[in-house]
Amino acid sequence: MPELPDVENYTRYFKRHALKKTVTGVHVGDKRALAKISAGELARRVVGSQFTATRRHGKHLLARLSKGGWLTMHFGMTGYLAAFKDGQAEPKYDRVRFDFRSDHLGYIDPRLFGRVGVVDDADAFVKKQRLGPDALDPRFTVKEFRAALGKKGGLKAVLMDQSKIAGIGNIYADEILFQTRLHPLTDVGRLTPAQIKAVFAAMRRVFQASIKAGAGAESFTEKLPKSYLLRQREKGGQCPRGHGALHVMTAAGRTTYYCPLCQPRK
DNA sequence: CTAGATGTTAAGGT
DNA sequence: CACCTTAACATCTA
Repeated sequence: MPELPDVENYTRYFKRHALKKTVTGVHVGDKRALAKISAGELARRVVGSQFTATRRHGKHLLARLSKGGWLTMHFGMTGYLAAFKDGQAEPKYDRVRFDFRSDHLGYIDPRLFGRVGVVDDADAFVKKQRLGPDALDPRFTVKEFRAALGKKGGLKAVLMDQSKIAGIGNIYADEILFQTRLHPLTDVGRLTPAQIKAVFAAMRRVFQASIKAGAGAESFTEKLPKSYLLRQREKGGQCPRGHGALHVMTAAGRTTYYCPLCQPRK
């Protein structure tokens, strides 16, 4: 479930299990999980290093290497991290395993849409990936948000455009739209300043609440407030405001759940 | 057996 | 040029 809140929790998990530990080995289970780097080069840059700091930008996790540079991770659709000790079974689909003195951290990704790499400079990496401001960056203002949205396009597609704002994916876009009562295909050019402000506030509120609820963990949505659409985001799901069945449509090429009564198309 | 799934990106169309 | 849609990637599950 790797959108911003999930990756934020993975980052915290990474800190708990890998920060300040020396990497004694790296094992690549599947080369396809590597981003423009060979297994040998990855090992050369990571083995013998300690992870000295972490950083997250949108859906990307970065970890600073004491030997220089940053390890980068993107989790695609099905990636996550799993720590395990010597003697414990290695998780299935462990594509890149980092070994420490007596335990390991696995980068797990069944579908192989995610990537692990190493870059020299974190800021340059963000630029090269053409990522917009991180949705939860405290320095990111409503004014900048309005500018980032631009003048044209369907609201859901724009929210999910990582070059405009980094971190929002299909799932959380639906929640933000539901909470602001906006139809997914609303033209961003038609939003009022008040609506833009509301979307910005909802984005931050939804992300903070989801991180707190344990985003990334198994069925964490049950821990979200009952007013959240995410708890009902499945076939037969009901509008939390009592308007009956949610509708399903395709927007921005992705399956979209919404309540036609709360979110009418104007 | 088939369809669809939290992401990204290339390719083709309007 | 701006925007939209579709396909593709790899694998699992409903």
